[in-house]
Amino acid sequence: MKKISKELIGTSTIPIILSVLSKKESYGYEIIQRIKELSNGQIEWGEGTIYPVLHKLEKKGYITSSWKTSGSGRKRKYYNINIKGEQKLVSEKENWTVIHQLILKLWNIEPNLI
Amino acid sequence: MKKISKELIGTSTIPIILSVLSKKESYGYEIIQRIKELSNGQIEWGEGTIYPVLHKLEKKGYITSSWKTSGSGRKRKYYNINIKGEQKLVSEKENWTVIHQLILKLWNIEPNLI
DNA sequence: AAATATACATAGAAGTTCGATGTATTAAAA
DNA sequence: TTTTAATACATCGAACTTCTATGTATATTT
Repeated sequence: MKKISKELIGTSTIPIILSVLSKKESYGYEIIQRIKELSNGQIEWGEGTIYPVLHKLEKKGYITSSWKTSGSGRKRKYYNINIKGEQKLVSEKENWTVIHQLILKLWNIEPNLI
Repeated sequence: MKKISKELIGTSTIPIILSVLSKKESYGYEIIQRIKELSNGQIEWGEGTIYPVLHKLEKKGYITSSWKTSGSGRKRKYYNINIKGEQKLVSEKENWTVIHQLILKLWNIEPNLI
């Protein structure tokens, strides 16, 4: 029986970022916009929140980065998820599910257990 | 459009603890056991994790505590959720749902949006 | 020309979590 | 019976995370 450590218990940022990147490569600023859009404006990450996380994920070898210049001439640092990152995402999904199932039990199902 | 702050984004501990207490009063050690049991042994909080959180919740006025002695003579510090705590739980549930909906979108639904 | 949006980065402050350690009592096992 | 395990609380320091603020720079819009 695996123990879930703080690596995921505390944070939803890592599975969210890895999930975004597993669909398509992206860059920090765009990820912030996408999260805001997909949450109907309810989740607004600051830039100071996401950049350190991206750096950490790269340092740990889950994603890679490369500078690209857009047609308009603006420089962007694109991130790509790699195999290790995909594996990490799988385990993060499992962990999230464990926590969510627990929360569902506490909210609705099996009230008679308590 | 409310912005979700780190008060919940980071942690599942607070909604989980408040949810447990909203069913029945309990004490630190028992909460740890219950979480472990309800998650089929997958979530194991340490005592050093939960006691500071309980103290914080009490200090912020969401729960109250009282010492009781069990039949066996063992002393326990029971915690009860109050009205402010129940209100807090409601907003925590809303926040959790926002994040979970986002995650569901990233995993299954609406892949064509990306 | 000025203001806004895009796009990166980091530093410091504040908060959180974990593992270790400590105390004490009760129950179970050797 | 003595020792071990379980129960039950608490706190400390280390490590990590997140937020706000600040800084730089370019492109677009007003």
